[in-house]
Amino acid sequence: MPAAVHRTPAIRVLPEPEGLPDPLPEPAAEDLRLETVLGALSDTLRLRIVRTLLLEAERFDHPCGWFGIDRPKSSLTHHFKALRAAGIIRQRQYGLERRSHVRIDDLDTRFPGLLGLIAAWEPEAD
Amino acid sequence: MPAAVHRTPAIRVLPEPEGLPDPLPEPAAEDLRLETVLGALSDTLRLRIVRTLLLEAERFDHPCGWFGIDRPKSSLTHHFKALRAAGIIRQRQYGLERRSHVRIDDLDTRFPGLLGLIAAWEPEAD
DNA sequence: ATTGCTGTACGAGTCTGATCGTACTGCATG
DNA sequence: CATGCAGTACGATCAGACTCGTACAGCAAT
Repeated sequence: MPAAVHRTPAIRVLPEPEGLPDPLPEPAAEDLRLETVLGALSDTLRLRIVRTLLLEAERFDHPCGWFGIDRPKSSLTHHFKALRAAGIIRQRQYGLERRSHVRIDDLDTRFPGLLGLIAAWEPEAD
Repeated sequence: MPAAVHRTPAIRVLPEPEGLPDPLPEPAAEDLRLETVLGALSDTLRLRIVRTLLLEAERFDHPCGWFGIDRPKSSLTHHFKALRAAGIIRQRQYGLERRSHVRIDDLDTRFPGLLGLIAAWEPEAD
């Protein structure tokens, strides 16, 4: 079998519509650090969030409550903030809710292959 | 510019010569967990070790002292153990010294694209 | 304005991991 | 066998992160 070619799977970058609320503060694409990104992804909960965003986000952003995660709200805030600080997700405020999506283009440019790893990840069987 | 194709760079897997000492205890290839591997790589010192092994290991294994790392020995033991426990490196005892190399084939099979990220990583400028 | 909802801020408790000194093991060589 | 060297084991210390309760801010709709 020839060596596999690694491409990010069928994830396409939607052009960002105009007139969106400004994103919350986030690191610039050129400031993303591999060690920081990997650290943020070394948690199964966060890995699950990002993978879900990648695989089921055929539309656009999703609010925090959209993921069926059985944790207190303050814990979710903590993890979404960690993902945003690492530069993995972008968050925007839409009235009440704060919606998130993966910074696909930035990550694919700086760390080609990374998103494919996340998309292919399978959570521990329980 | 077309989307880049992500392949592990010019790293070839040398067939393991016969008659080597047994590897130290390590997780089996099918037990490797992405979150554990990413966690082990979220440290710049360990990232540097793995990258150095990948890029300059045209020969075979390297002893711990071969990396020019200015840290006490007990710290190095700690990090090499973490890398081995995560399944990233394999270690063998050769008389006095314990030599390490990256488990290239296992990692490339389970997590295609990961080694390319490490090889392309640039340590923080200092 | 009052109620309800999404999510934040802050702080405490807890846990894991990084760092490193010291003492030790195990092998090799004279 | 005595010395020297590579690396380990153990333990102490410290910093950072995860978890979560509680109180709060901000928007929306009645």
